[in-house]
Amino acid sequence: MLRVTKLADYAIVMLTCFASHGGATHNARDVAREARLPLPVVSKVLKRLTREGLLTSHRGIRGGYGLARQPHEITVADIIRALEGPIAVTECADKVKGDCGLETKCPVRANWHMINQAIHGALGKITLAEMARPLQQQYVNISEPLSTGQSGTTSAQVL
Amino acid sequence: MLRVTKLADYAIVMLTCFASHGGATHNARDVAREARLPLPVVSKVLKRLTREGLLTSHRGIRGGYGLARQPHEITVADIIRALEGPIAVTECADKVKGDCGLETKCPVRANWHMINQAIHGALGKITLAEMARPLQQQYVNISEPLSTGQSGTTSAQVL
DNA sequence: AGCATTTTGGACTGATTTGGTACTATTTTG
DNA sequence: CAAAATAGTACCAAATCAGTCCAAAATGCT
Repeated sequence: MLRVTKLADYAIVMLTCFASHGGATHNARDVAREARLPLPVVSKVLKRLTREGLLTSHRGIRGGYGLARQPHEITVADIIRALEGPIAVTECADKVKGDCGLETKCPVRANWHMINQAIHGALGKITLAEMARPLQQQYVNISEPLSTGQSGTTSAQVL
Repeated sequence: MLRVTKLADYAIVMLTCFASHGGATHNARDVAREARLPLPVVSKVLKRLTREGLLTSHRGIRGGYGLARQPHEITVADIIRALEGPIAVTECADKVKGDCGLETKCPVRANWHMINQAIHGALGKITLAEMARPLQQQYVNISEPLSTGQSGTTSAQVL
């Protein structure tokens, strides 16, 4: 669990196709074929990504979709947020005003908020450009925050 | 989105109660009163936590629940996993054998797996002991891994 | 032995979310 | 004007989630 929805998953696969093709425009049918996903689903996701500003669209007989920004300017967090709304691990993590009955004295809430920020930060650091080229693995540095070295890069703990 | 279920949220609140009371045993009714949650829900969560090995239980008239391990030996990842199963951001992130039709040539899969590990690592680093004492905020250091300072502690980006 | 209390396990239900499809409009090109 | 493509929305089936309830087993106490 702690799942991302399938639609967000599809979105990342689809956007990866765009990124690996140098930002050319594709129509929904081509994307569906390349991503091997049913056309209605692809169409739905593309529409939503466009409305959220990650893609640009052109209608008409030669229309299609294209990336609105450079691949390295689109993060995984952007994509998830576009399809699922704000990233909030718990219900009270994104609310300013807590109304869970435990509001002020709930010691867990502040911690949740921080965990949420941590995850959000991790997802916001991975760009589409990095997702497009496989097995590029030096962009996340979450593990061992206070124990071992902090040499800045290339310390991602994979597997 | 990217939500944790309410049950897991409750579980953390409830376990925090145990931790802040020095590991004494409480029965379901007392936990419900302290956590201000309905008794059936509390009971359900306690049962599951026991079955997953995070709590020990004693039946009978003086029975109740107690932490199976020390608070600093129980992580948030443990708790989430107990209530929701393995932490997997996407469906293919925890499978060894992918059957999504894109298996081998899917470049996104490996990256998802790494993202998953990153989140898992973050949640596995926060213990119940740290959740119990509020606003202790130097245990996560996810943000700014390669940009600004990395002084080891107290660089968690809160808010 | 018997009783009150507590956990255990499962089933069950209503609500919400998700995945996916369909249909109708609107825009653009030729 | 016709064809092709996107835009928007509505819709439905399936899955998941939240919460409740009940009967059974275990335990301690008198």
